[in-house]
Amino acid sequence: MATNSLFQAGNLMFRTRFAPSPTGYMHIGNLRTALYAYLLAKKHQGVFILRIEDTDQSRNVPAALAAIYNGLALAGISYDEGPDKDGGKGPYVQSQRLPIYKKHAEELIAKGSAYYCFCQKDDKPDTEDQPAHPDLTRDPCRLLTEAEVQARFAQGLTPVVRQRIPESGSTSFVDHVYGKITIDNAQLDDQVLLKSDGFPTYNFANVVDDHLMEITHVIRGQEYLSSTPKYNLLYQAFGWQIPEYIHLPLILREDGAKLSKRAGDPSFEDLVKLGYLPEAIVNYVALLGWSPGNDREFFTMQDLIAAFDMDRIGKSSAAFSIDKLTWLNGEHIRAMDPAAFHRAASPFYPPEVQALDAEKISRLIQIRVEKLTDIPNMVRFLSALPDYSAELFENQKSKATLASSAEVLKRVIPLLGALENWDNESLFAALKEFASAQGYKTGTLMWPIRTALSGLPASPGGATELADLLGKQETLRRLRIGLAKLEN
RNA sequence: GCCCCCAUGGUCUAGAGGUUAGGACACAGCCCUUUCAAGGCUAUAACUCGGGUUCGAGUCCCGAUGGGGGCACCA
Repeated sequence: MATNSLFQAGNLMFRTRFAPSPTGYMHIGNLRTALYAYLLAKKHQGVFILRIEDTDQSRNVPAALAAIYNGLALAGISYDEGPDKDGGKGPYVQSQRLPIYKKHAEELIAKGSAYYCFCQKDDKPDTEDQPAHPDLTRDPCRLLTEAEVQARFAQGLTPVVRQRIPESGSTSFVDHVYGKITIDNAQLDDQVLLKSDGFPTYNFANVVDDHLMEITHVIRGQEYLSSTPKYNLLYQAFGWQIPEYIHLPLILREDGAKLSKRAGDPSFEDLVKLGYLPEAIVNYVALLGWSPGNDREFFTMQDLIAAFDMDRIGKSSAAFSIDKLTWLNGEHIRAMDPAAFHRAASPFYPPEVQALDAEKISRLIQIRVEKLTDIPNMVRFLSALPDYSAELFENQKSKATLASSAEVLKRVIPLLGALENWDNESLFAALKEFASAQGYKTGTLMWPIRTALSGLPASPGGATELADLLGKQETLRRLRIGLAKLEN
């Protein structure tokens, strides 16, 4: 790779990565991280890499790898290098890189930047659930002599490898979104690099892999902001070039709580099942923490690649609003070409409705659908007339009363029964003409027809559109039912 | 407890010293209309607080408050 010459030319070859751990689903925060990493790479004609961080054996969910592939594919995010797409920097699965981490850990020990620690897990209090954390103290093993280390090995103890953090001083770095961050080394703990099972921790593997895979821009959540100095100390110990950092603000719930699957917040896949279009979710998520700098909100993936700019990522956390997603989803649905919408909508039509002209139905409902899952309820009345009460025929806005409705239905049934051309235009023309000839307001005439045909206070289409859809016979049947209700 | 980060309407945000503080979602009303949507228009609604700096501060500095994150052989 001519990476170095590109660096010299000031024409950085961007290489970004998405490094999920296989948990079984993609949550919204992960989706955004993947998206931004992808956008940044593509924006600069760079390379986007997928790396699997499966270093926690206890958490590894076997089928979860498929979930990652599916999630990315669904989102329209394709990677240039990954487990099943070799780019010469693999393997791209951390559990297959164990010898690499071991070798690098040993190099650090030799350099004095890491040490073996023989403390057993229960030598230290379990601090995981404790809200307050005591001041950290340096691990006693960091003072072990070579002879003491050998003695412990001889006893058969299996150590972990810890990073040796400098006693004093501070470490700074510049983050693309947060600016300059400085942390006192005294705040940094001698974190575990290699676990006793031989697996690396995230803290170690991410540094080694990002370097070896020549990642130029590290994009991750801001929860890593305060541990980044530890990583930089590692880069320095190895003598490696430190990558650019882009830490992303958190995504919260609207009530300010953290977004979590456990609390019932939907994952990316869940949202798709709820009837949201992947492209709408991607569009929405892109806007959570990033703004194009103008009023534009509707973006396709291609639009996003063109518009994305890491310097326009915000610092404050954003709340996930399902309402706004729903609106944006509607925008995407309306923007689809009718054939594409019909394809997306078809699976949501009940079989009985499929018997009707489903394409025509799709044309009618496209503008009214916010989520694909709205469809079944929206079209159910077409196959089965709901039981409704005669009061539905009363509508102030249309100036329709029970009496006017009964009169209209009585007169319109023979009129329509005699109509030859049964399509929306003919129906509308005939009814409109009848209305003006007989002195009815259009609404007064149409309301009872629409109501009788749908049995609903609102329907995805007006009187003649529904009549067209239902066909002459069913239309007349429903009109007679309506009239019967009114005459009782 | 220690450290780090953040702060514009209910929500997402624009704003890089001088603006009637702009847009979007949601909400309400009106128009359009073959019901509902969609679309158009209108309304309500924000710079957390306190000190500075400056002729002038949402914008810069300090402090407070509030919120979030980190301090695992998790990532």
